[in-house]
Amino acid sequence: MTSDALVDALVRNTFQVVGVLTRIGAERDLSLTQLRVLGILRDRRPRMTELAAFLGLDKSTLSGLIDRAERRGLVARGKNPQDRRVVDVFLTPAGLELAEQVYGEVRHALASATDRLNPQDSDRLVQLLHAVLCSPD
Amino acid sequence: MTSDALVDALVRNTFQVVGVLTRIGAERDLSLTQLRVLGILRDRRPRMTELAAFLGLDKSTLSGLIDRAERRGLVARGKNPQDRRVVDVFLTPAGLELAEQVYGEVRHALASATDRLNPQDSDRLVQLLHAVLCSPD
DNA sequence: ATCCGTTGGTTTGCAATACAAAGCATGGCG
DNA sequence: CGCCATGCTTTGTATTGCAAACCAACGGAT
Repeated sequence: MTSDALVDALVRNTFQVVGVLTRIGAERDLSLTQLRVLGILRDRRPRMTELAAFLGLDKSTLSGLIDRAERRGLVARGKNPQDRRVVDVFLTPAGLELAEQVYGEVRHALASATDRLNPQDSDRLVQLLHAVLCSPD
Repeated sequence: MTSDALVDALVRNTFQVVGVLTRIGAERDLSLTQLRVLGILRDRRPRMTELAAFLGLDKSTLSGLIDRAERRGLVARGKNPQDRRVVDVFLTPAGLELAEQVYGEVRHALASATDRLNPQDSDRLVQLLHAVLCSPD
C-alpha cells in the first residue's frame, strides 16, 4: 500500500518539524504549546474557549497556560463588552515582537531544508500539503 | 518568498498530524512521547542514551519515561553483556502488539486525508517530503 | 594493581503541561 | 424570580522535562 509510505513520511516529517520548533522555543523558554499560542494569536483575538478548542486542549489547561504567558507580559486578557463572562486573549506588543522573531527563526531554520527544493517542487509540495490537510475532519 | 508558504504549510501540517497522534494516543493513555517511543522500538533495541538522543530528550527524562512504560508492561530493560553499565530497551510482546495496533489506527486516521490524493500525487508527495527531511541537520 | 577521569543511568528537586471535577459568576430562558 | 446553561478559574493529581547530584562500571595511566 503506497499510503503507508505516505503516512510514514508525514509522521517522520512531523517529528522533525516538532524537533525544530521545540529547539527554537527552548532558546526563548517557550514550550511547543506556548509557541503555538503565539502563532495563533498573531492574527486572531479569540476567547479562551475558542483558543482551547483550536489547540485541542481543556479549558482548565488554557487558564494556566495563559496565566504564565500573561505573567511574562506576552499576552493579555481582555473583557468582552457583549458578554461579561468571556475573556478575550491577545498578544501584547512584546508578545507580537517575540512571535515575529521566533517565527522568523523557524523560517530560517527550516530554510536549510526547504531550500533543497527548486521553486517548482516547492510550489508542488505546498499544493499537495494543502490537499492533504485541507479538511480538519 | 515562496518558501514562507512552504514553511507555513509544513508547520500547519505538523500540528495537524500531532493532533491526530495525540488523540489516538490519548485513547490508550499514551502521550505523544510514549507513542514515539513505541514507534522507534518497533525496529530497534537501543540503549537508554541512544534513545534519549533519538528523541532529543535528556537521559533523566528517559528514565522516568521508561519506568512508567515498564510498569505498564510495554517495554523492558535488558542488560548489555559487553558493558554492564548500559541498559538496552526493547518492546515486550504486549508493547509490540499495542504499537502495531496504534500505528494501524494512525494509518487509518490519516487515510481519510491521504486518500484525497491519487497514487501519482501520493508518490510525488512522499518523494518531496523525503527530499525535505533527508538531512536532520 | 590501583588511581582517576570518563561514560551510562538513576535519583531528586523543581517547573510546566494536561486533565477532571468542583466552584463561581454571568447570561438567558420560562 | 428560579433555574439551567455557559465561560472561565481553581484545585488536585499524573506526566513530562531539565539540571544537578549521585553511583557504578569502564579504561587508560602510572
